Amino acid sequence: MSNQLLRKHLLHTPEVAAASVLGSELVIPEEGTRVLVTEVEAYGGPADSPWPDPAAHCWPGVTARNAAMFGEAGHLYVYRSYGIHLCANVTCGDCGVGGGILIRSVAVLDGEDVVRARRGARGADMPSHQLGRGPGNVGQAIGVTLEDYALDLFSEGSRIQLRSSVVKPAEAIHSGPRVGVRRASERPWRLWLDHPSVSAYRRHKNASGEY
DNA sequence: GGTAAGATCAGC
DNA sequence: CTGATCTTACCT
Repeated sequence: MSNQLLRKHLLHTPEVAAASVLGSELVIPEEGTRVLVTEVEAYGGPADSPWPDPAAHCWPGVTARNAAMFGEAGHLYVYRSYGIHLCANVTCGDCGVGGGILIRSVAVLDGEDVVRARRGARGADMPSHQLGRGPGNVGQAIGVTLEDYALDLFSEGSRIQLRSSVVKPAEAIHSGPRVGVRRASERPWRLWLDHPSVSAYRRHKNASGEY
């Protein structure tokens, strides 16, 4: 798959977009780091959007926090989770249409020493496949900050870039309910590859399948 | 202007 | 299972 096709897929449904981001690579040229996206979750937009999704940050409509998700597809939406972690999404959908793909897990391909150093003392004796396991850990692994908010992942000048990767057999894609979401908890919008870096499924304690 | 819940992780 | 820690949305 080419970068051009990847960008095109980001304008289709959140599921198609998520399937395309899965298996692509995040690259930080200035560091020489490169990671493979092994787990993602698709998130849609508000009630009046083409893909209504009560579990999405877009659901309430445009706010200062989620503005990037309503902008051009292929940009980085960064948000603080539980007051502690920074998580990264690839925006999808046409301008004005909310949507994003949450990067839940990555496998480090290049620059593992840089990633380990960033993960601090814990990173030193951590198995490689755990360096980017779970959305909060992905944020730490790639060293994302709020300064990176809304950056264009397809611009050669961006600190962080998204690139399509090698062949990805369709049968290697698994899917199931999203982790830790209460609303629309039955929707199978979590996609992952068969790889040890993928996080464990945890159901929300008050999960409800409504909507 | 106050508050409850949340797309989480690590340590008991 | 729980604490850490903070932003957002939705009340009053």
